[in-house]
Amino acid sequence: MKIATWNINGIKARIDNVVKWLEMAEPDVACLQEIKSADENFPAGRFESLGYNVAVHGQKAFNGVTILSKPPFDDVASGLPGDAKDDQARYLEAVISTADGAVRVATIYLPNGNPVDSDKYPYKLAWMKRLEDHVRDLLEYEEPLVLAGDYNVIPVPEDVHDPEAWAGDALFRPETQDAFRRLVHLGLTDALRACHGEGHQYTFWDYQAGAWQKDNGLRIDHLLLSPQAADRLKRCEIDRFTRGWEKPSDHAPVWIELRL
DNA sequence: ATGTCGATACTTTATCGA
Repeated sequence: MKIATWNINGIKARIDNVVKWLEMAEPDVACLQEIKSADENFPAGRFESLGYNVAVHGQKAFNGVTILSKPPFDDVASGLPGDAKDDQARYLEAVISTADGAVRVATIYLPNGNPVDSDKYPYKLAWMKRLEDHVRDLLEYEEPLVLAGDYNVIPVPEDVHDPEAWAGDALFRPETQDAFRRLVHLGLTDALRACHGEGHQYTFWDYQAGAWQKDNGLRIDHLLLSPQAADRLKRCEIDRFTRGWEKPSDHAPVWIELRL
């Protein structure tokens, strides 16, 4: 089973690129972030005609996540528990059945958190704590679990082209990295790190300053796996080529193959 | 040092978020 994550930076602007990539890459499950669309305006029909079931948790203009799945959904839950007042659409989770068992998949658009002296940074850290608490609960099921998304976290200096330039940024602050480590240390496996130890494997290149042409990237899109999913991990890759397309997202898809 | 893009609205240009 092939499971992918991609921050598409707006479904309206990216629909043709997303369809083209789905036809090429043929993931069984695709977790998309930053759809920037209300549920009722999301072009679910385009994906249904490609054979996908569609679960969407959107809002007008900003944020928004979706899961596209060829196998049917058993169960879908919108929103990250832990703060009833949080109305930002950043988390969606589904159980997906296959002939060889079920996998629980979450699509995550973790808050960016910049600027760090605004209320956005404490919101990011609080959101990460809520994610940690929720994942601790999910791990008790002892089932294959894939947490896929744009974490807006650069885990280590080897995940950024110029660590000094990013010092102090909300994606790279020690508090951010500590919160990410606490999540991983619940017992998760960082799939790309497990398959590619060499570092400098980027998933995002800013639109500005020729970042793509210079390979000035960041690794901020991650697939974190429960032990039962990690045991089935065959492969993890980044589809960098989409970043070179016309009208690209600033993020590239990342995908895993599981024996499932 | 600067450089971009997408969505929105009392819309065609400014503002916000990233």
